[in-house]
Amino acid sequence: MSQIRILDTLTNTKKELEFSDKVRIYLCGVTVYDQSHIGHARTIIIFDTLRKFLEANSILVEFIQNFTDVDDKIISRAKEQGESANGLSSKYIQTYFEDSDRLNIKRATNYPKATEHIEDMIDLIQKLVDKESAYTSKNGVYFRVSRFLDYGKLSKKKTDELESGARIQVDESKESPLDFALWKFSDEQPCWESPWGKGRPGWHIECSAMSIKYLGKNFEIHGGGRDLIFPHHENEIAQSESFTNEKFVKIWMHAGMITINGEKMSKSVGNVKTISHVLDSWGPNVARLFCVSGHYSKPIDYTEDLLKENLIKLRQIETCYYELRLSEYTNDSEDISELVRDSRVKFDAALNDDFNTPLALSVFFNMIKSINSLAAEEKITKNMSEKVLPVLEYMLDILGLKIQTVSDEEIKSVFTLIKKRENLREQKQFEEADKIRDEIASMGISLIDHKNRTVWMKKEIIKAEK
RNA sequence: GGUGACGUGGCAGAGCGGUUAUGCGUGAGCCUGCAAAGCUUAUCUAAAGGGGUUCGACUCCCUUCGUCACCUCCA
Repeated sequence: MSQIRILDTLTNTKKELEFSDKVRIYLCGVTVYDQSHIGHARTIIIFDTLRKFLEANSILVEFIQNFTDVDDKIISRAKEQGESANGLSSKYIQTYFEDSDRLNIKRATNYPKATEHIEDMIDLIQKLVDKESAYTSKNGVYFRVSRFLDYGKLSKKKTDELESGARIQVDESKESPLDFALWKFSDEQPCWESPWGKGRPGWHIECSAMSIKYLGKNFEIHGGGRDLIFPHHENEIAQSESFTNEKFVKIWMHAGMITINGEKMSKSVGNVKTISHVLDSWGPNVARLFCVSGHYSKPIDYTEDLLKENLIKLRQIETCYYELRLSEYTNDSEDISELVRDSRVKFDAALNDDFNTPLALSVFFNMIKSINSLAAEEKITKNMSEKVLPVLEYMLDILGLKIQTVSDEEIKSVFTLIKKRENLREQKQFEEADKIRDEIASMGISLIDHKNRTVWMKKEIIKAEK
């Protein structure tokens, strides 16, 4: 496999993905105080697709995604609902997995939770205190930003500008408004004992602690949404590099936001489309196609029209797949080896070059078009399908698309029914024939009448389609 | 105000210093008993405005305008 290059936010250049035995990826997960939305889904889908691409090319991947299950939002939401913080976060972790499974996301190697790594965080904070990179105030333990000279290198911010433009209400107990909490004192549950007093961890420290624990001091890819660049990832760098005295990660990869009417989708704006909502109306395949239809680093606008467009594409894929699967002819009229080889090469090349999914998709759909065009002329042979299917399945697998499958039993009964219908059609008993077509349709199967032969396919049922 | 990204045909969206991106949409047609799906073909001959560099720029440089994100929690 040739070189993979990815745009690194830190250096703002495309960097070659270098690794020894495996590629280690840490993805900042969600704060579990509510249902996840399609914006979360896009980020996860991007990294899941990247992972599938690497694995399909025999590269080992260790994929870690955390859950932030201790946080002020969780606590206040739990209070509102008269529930424990733990109860609330467990509930949303569960719905997260339900969404993720429906989206055909491969489970991460590990999903560490903040609450299960308090000790690791305390150790890390202690080291930072020892090194004078952190200090205790009356409210908690804070990171001393002035001790980390590279602060701002990821988000391209200068500390003096940050300070002057600070919108944060000033906490007089902090040495500098830029200093951020590593540990917040609190007696309220959930809280933990620490050398400095009872409390709970700040948001940023968990990702440093858990990524270092699971992936080491210097791993290949750290990902997340663009909105995490500052302050979250900036702070992670400050903590981790102060702790290890080493460069933290090799590549920072950030996913663009999903917007609605050009405006960022977020809980605070209140224009959220939840994953389950999108899945209920459009299904996982359309959702995934939609999420990779633009370059990962750019925003995508969520519109019905775009979803619909991707539904049409899904139908083309389904047709292509079933035409290949049900091929019967044996005498090849054309050689498609070149097409198949070329498609595979270009598909990979697009993904190798900064994970250009829209370009890869155009290659993918070109191949589909060519096959469907042969299918329309009834030129698909068994031999062709043997050549195309592995490549098609390779691409489907990477894109995380799952075409509806049928059992052998279903295949048998469909064949019998189709035969019956063909006889009736020959005898021009169309009403009877249509009844059989309806019967087949009730099994979720559509027929495609070619000149000489009827092909069929099982289509995904999409609610939004009328 | 600061920082970053970006502005491509009706819409979505890539690449590239000189050759059709691609898809959707739209028009026409093919196939069909009908339908659905699919296919064929046509259509749009696009680059925010203004300068430059160049034999040649959508692609490089400058500039004006505009959009978005981040600068507080956020994927």
